[in-house]
Amino acid sequence: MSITGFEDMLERHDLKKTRPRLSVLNILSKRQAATSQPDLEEVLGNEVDRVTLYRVLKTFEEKGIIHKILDVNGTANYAMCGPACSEHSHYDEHVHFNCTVCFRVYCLDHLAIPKLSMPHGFEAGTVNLIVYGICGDCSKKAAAYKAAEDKVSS
Amino acid sequence: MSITGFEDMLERHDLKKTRPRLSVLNILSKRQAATSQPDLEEVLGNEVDRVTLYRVLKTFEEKGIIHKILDVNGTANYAMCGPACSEHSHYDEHVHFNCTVCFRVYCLDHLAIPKLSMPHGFEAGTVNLIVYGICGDCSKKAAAYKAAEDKVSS
DNA sequence: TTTTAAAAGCATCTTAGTTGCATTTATTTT
DNA sequence: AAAATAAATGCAACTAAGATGCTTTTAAAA
Ligand SMILES: [Mn+2]
Ligand SMILES: [Mn+2]
Ligand SMILES: [Zn+2]
Ligand SMILES: [Zn+2]
Repeated sequence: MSITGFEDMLERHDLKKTRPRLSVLNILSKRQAATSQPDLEEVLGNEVDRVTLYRVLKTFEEKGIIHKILDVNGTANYAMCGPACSEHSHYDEHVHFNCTVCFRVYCLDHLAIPKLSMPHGFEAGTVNLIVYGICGDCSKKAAAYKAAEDKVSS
Repeated sequence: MSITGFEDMLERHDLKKTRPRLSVLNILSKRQAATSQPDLEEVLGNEVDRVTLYRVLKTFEEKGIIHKILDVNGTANYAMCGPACSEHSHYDEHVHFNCTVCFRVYCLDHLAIPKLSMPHGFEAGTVNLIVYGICGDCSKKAAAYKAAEDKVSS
């Protein structure tokens, strides 16, 4: 998305067009995987204050611009929301995948969370479904490594 | 479970029978909901050192005696495992419920996690499915409160 | 251009979780 | 029963995510 695209997006949500916000949108929108808060902090360096980053992320989440995924360590990861999200409701009920090798968090946008029937008296709100395992990249690498190893030892 | 029961359990897992371990087993086994690390810390007071508690929990998890559930805040909660768990594999693939009012974490032991088909190349390991919402207790209380309110205003 | 509410920045704090090392203790061996 | 030992506890110090309060800056409106 273009800079003006992001500026429009901020305007639509009644948010001021500031450098920290535009930086965060730029980073998150060009990533296919979700990004952890510490990662964002590192990428931004001293360009943006730590606290400002937390506040930007919180605001974006509330406005339905990004959604938060807690990884296996309980750390917050963020990814852009789809077009269906708004201030009033998130529609991010897709499965997430957390690679235990590279720790990347993927949004499996096209894998919807199955319907579940709650026990009597329990009212379900949002559902968080995260699969831990080995991602495409990492299993490919592992396979390549194994092939090379086999060749050497033959 | 009786004290001797816990002692046998520790022995079966080649763990020494120590006070911190027995205390933790006592607390967790008599709770129906999972217990957070900070809760355990508070209940134990200065009876057990903070670090020891962390280590006991880690050991028990590795041995398949308890399992960990990350709540909405990313905090670790612990509950006893079923009889199928062992050092070599956990069978805790049931749904968890995290109440957004009282923050309790319930094991929905009888609600299995649905099978999911991963995208090509992704290898699924364990699956974490947590439903956020209002638990039976809290929705009952809310209903009672509303009924009382209606009576007054009539 | 002035005004102002919102946002950024900065210092400080809180708390979950970890690490290293010295001391204690449950269990084994003699 | 006493000694030996590996395992576990306790303590101090540290790390890192996240929050809070307050001041200064700035985007946008008047
Ligand atoms: Mn997602
Ligand atoms: Mn459970
Ligand atoms: Zn990976
Ligand atoms: Zn509740």
